[in-house]
Amino acid sequence: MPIRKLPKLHSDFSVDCVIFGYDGEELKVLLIERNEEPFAKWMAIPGNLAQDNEDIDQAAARVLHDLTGLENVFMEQLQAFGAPNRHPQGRVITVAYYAIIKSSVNGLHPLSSFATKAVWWPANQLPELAFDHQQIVQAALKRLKNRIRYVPIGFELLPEKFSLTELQEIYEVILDKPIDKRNFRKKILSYGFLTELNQKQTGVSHRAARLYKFNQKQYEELKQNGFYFVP
Amino acid sequence: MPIRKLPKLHSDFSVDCVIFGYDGEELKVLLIERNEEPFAKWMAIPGNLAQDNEDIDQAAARVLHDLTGLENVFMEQLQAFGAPNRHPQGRVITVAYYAIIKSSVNGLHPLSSFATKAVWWPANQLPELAFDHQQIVQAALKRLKNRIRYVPIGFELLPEKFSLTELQEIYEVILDKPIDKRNFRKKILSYGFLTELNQKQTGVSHRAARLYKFNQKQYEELKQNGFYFVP
DNA sequence: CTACCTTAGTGTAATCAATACACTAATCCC
DNA sequence: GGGATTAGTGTATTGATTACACTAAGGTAG
Repeated sequence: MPIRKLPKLHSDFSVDCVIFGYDGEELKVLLIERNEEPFAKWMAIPGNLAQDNEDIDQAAARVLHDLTGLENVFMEQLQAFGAPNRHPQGRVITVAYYAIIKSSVNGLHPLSSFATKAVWWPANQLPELAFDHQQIVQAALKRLKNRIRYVPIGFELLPEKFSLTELQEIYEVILDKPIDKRNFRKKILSYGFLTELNQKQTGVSHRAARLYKFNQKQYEELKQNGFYFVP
Repeated sequence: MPIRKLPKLHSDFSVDCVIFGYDGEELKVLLIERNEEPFAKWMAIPGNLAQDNEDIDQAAARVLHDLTGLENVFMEQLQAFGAPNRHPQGRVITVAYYAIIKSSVNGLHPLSSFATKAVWWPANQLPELAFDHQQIVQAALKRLKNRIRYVPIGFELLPEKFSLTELQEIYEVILDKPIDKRNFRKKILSYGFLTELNQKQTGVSHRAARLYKFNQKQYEELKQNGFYFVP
């Protein structure tokens, strides 16, 4: 809200993105190594200055796309971070986002201009990070743990077709507690947005699990009511 | 996250604040009338450009203080709004906050430099607002409705001493649904952060209600566990 | 081809939380 | 003293959450 006469106004601000992935074992966060000052050689979450004509959400999507090549990814604004000393070169606020992407492993196309490489890192043993990124990642983790209880984002971490056990493992990893198998299945199936496929796992040396997929349309119809997952 | 060499960086951005109050009848929002272009004569939520050395949360607290004289108020960051055309003079992002203040009526010390007057307005029949402030207020309302179910912010709208009926009415107004009196009392008292006072309402022409106050310390001890209010 | 290993898949009873519901008690006013 | 108004209280029903253990299927190794 300007108090000046009518000059052109302008904000430089950055958009940073906490990208979550899952490798079947652990929750991961995608970090880059900076190759520029300040914080050259430090690990950081990917980000960039927003361009002038760009919506703030678009800027975040672009950061993600530049790094991963992905589009149409689950992404949500976390919050703005604006401690006056968070950037050594002066006042730069950042708007943090978090994203959840499938199959954390394949196809990392680094890189934005100031990163040398991108690495998946276990979310609960992060290295020191540049700027206030430690704080941002912690906030994103907290948000993720909360959101997963209301919003079906477990699926976003899995391939299109998945077994209920795989899905349950994600909830267990993110919520960091064991979940009863029968109760989990009962509840998640009762919502009616999982479509049972006539397919089974392949290549496993034991009984193969039935595969399911997430049905976005059914979910949209149901979500009016508001409901919980995993209690 | 800068891609330039090492110049001084700088962000202009505004902080806007949705201030909620309650007059015993309706939920209100504090609006100002702008006296400067752009949007001169329009109603808007109070806000200002952040100063360079100021924490973002402090900037929001300052906006509130300048307008109301209040300090130590419940306040929370809502989110950043950054559509490229949200400000006619160019790119200005804003970080929106919402605040909840007691006794909506007394002691409005307007004003910041660009406002002529400040007015309480019913939250569910707002006038047209400047910039994207309509959208910001709607987001704040949504957040408030959600937060009040987890966090004891009903008290913030009431004087220090209040009756359970007064408290219940706030929940009814904000959640926009009737609540059963017995169930409400049972639940809210079961949390144990309300202290029963040896005082009653005065000046009412019927049975006087017992007064309670919110006990911050007891709440702090309890809130580890996480719990709900009004379901 | 049999035994074994591993994971998939399934139901019920017990507990806890949420809801629905109606009368008596206190105070003021006339 | 009677009427009006709001405060204050308990119980039974329902629905949701939890705890819990065995059989089924498929693959592998002998």
